[in-house]
Amino acid sequence: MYTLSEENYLKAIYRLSQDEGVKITPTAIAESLGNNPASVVDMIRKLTDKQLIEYDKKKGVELTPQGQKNAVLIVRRHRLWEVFLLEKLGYHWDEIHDIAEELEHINDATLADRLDKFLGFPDYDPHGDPIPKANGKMAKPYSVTLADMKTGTTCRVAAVKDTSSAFLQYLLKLEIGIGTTIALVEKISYDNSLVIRIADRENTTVSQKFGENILVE
Amino acid sequence: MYTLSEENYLKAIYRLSQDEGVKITPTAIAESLGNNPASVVDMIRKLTDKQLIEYDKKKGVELTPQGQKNAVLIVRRHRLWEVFLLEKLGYHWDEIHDIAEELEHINDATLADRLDKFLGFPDYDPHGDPIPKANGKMAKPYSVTLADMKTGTTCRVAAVKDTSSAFLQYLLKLEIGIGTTIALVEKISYDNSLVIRIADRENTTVSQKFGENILVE
DNA sequence: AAATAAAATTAGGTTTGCCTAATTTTATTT
DNA sequence: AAATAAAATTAGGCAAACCTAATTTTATTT
Repeated sequence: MYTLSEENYLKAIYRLSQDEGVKITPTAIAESLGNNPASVVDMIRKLTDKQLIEYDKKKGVELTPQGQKNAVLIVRRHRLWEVFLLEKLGYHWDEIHDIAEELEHINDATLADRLDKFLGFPDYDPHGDPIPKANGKMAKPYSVTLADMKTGTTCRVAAVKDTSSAFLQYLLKLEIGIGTTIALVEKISYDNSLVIRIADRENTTVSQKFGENILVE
Repeated sequence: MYTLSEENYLKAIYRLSQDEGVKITPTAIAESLGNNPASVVDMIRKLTDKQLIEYDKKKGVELTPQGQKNAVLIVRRHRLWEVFLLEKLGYHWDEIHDIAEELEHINDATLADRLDKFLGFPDYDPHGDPIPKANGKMAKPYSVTLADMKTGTTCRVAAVKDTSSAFLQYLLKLEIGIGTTIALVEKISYDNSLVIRIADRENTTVSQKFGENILVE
């Protein structure tokens, strides 16, 4: 259907479009993919010709319904494969992203739906991201971070924003996973570090950056 | 590790090397991949530089131990994914080849071994081809075809040589699968057509080509 | 052995998807 | 508003993997 590159651009644009109200510029896409802005301009032309995106200097890049549909399908496949790798093949959550990044491009009319069924129609992937359904609909992604919480409140880890191994391995070390209970004990006003209590164990201090990458409910 | 193209060339050369004693020429590789011989010459140079093959005008193309190892790994992945698609996702055997053709290129240090374990270490894929083990060893492929059989003898279908949907769908219609018993009733000497009895049902006549694509034991 | 046919190779070209460097456009400061 | 900085774009190039057409080498016939 589409080339690997085209699919990766669609996915990147889709991801950027999740931050509502933010204009998607060639530079932003270039950064997201680790490419040169000049290359992005090339691809914008190509995707525009194929009617997958629209580009307006004022509005930036937007997915057309066609482009949106394709991007969501790729995200669906990515997240389903992540569930498969973790639940069926026994990978840890810091190992699955890169493999799913390749699996997501395998295109077959019924593969995603069969995999979905085989996995029992999961609603969330191992990082807590909602999995788009066959009809394209999906649960609203979590948006409140640990850093947004009020001191003295308790929450449940719902998802992680950063899926890098570095971050996920750190979480593994702190024994934090999806579902873990965290109480926000104190915010250090000097640098916004967070003193937290993980699952009723002793207090731990983490950085603001850390807190901003944990989504809670 | 290697590009998609390089892997496909290795696989094609490996497949051709299964016919022992046959020289592997650029033309043969070109036919096998549906490419132009000129392109094959380009790639022979590239794979030779990478020490994956050796090319000698007299001997033709041969895989180096390195090349052999990689080719076998790709075949292993292909056949394991075929088992997965059939047994876990419920595909029919005429639908799995093309998808496995894509899945086989996904490269991860432990993926094939984990999949192997998840599937219960199968020895054969759904077409009856032996699956290379993690150490590279595998059962000897079946080699006797239905067309090789003596009139009046009975055999068990062990594998299919041709994995095209056209052939597999024909087999489905005839209700022939791996394990089906077939008796060779008569060989028509005019055109080598075969009169066979499938699983003790009424007699059927099939072509020589058909008989040569069914491996038996 | 010559003639012919087939296979292999070279030369030169195309497309995709990227790049750098230069230029133009747009946004931000002063 | 002018100056400066940043972003977008154009121009021109490169590597991979293919192609066609022409040429050379090898094999097969006569």
